[in-house]
Amino acid sequence: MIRVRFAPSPTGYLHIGAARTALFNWLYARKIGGTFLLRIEDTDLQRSTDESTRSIIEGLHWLGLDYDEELVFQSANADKHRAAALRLIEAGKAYRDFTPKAERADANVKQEIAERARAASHTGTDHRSNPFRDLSSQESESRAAAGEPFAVRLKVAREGLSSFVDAVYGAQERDYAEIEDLVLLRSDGHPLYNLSVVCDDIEMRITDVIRGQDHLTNTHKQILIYEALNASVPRFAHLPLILAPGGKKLSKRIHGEIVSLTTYRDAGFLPAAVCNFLALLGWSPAGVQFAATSTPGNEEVPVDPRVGELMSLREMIDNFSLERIHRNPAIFNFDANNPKRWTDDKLLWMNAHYIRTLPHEELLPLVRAELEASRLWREEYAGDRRDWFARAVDLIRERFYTLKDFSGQGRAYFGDEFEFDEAAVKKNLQKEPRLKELLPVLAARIDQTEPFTQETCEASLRACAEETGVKAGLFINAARTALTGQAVGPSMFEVFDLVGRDASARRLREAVRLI
RNA sequence: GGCGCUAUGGUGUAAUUGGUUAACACGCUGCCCUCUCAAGGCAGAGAGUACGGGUUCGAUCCCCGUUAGCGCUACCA
Repeated sequence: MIRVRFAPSPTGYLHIGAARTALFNWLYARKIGGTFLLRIEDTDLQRSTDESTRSIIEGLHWLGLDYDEELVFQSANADKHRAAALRLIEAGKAYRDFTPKAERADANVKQEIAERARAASHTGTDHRSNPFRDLSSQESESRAAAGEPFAVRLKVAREGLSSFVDAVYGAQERDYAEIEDLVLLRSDGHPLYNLSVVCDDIEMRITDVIRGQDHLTNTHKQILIYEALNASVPRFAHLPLILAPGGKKLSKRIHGEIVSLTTYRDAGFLPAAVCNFLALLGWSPAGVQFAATSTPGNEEVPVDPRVGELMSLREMIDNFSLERIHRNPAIFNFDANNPKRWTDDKLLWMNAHYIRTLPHEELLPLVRAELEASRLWREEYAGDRRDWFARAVDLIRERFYTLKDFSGQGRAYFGDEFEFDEAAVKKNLQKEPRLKELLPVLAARIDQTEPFTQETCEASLRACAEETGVKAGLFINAARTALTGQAVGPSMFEVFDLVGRDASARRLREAVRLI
């Protein structure tokens, strides 16, 4: 039985990279009928927040990634982790380190580490030079009993090689000389990350660890802990990281909201689109396109009924495999200075595609939620005007990118309170002063149109244009702005039909004041 | 500093595991459609696969080096 887990630390919001890790774990579990677990790694009590935990759970729920079994909080297992460390001391596989704790300035830890390493290589000190490593157990115990504070470190063998086969990155090796006697337990008794993950993964009977590539080199340390604990080592699969444009690190601190999953939810993205996009960052389904011909002159033959990039969660599950995850980091492309490109182009396109192609039963509830949030929803859209509502959504969704557009650009379809786009007013209304007189004429015409359909509206408008000696286009464009506030939109006669006779005529008359 | 990972158009990815005019999607340009804007259709531009060496009849693919980016290197996770 395959068991995988997603184990985020609850600091800040859910990062899109983390969301992708969750997705891959979930896809893998669902693909092979395994179990997908969620564990909150709140070992660092200073930085962990309940709010963050909530946003992680909400985020996964929003994406549709349901987890099996009980949610696990790592902090709840701290006692077990401590006990494991103590057991290792007794077994002689770990030792007490009485060296006083060195304070580190949080700001530039990385530099400090590098400098420390540089100094160590100059003086020739190696990773096994800790004076407490070979302290007799009697002395170690008596000092501990006397109340002297100590950290617990794993006793890494002096010679040897750690190795494992990563499902994505292949064979990995690391000389023990590169690995220090890592701290398992802090002197204040708190278990550290490497110990905690291993203990929890053992306890949760995790068989496959799928996580970000940033954990690749530390995996060797964790394997050492598994071995010391006499536990079987799980399979590992590391995922390439997601980087910012220019190949730089994509960080919460520098890039802000753009990396937060909630940003996309709040901006009107569909979970299906986000999942689809994320899945394609670092993975691609087999047979995504036509195979090259084997011999020149042969006809192009599709290998497979073409599997496109557009996939539902179901299709992603069916096509998923660890083998097709690749190793190079993906760049999440966006331009912070360009509002039209505030996030990745392809994600934007994909979201628009989903909006315009999703079946009604899936899209309509989402539009309803958006309208409710903007106070544009009316109960009759679910009752008497059900068909009208579906028709309206169908008509306008064609050119929308996010759900927000239904309450933004699409506002005029659901109520009389809407904004006029300045450029549209200028271009379609003010440019032709005669419209001041012409619009009421058209309005009168619309009032008398019976029955009120696309066809009759078109006939009325064209007749009106002919009689007044202007081009139909002038009326059409003016009407678009008068009725919707926009310069762009669906075919105008359908808009008349949808907005209805009374509102159409009224808006045409009211638009006169804008000229 | 040490160790590790990665490198295919602007971006995401293909390339039957050494034989293709290096393919697809997004984006970009133009045309068609047209009442506008999209969508859709059609046609293009854009990489000779980071660079330099090998191995081979033949390298995107195998090996070595260089460069760049990233990761790890903590009593952070």
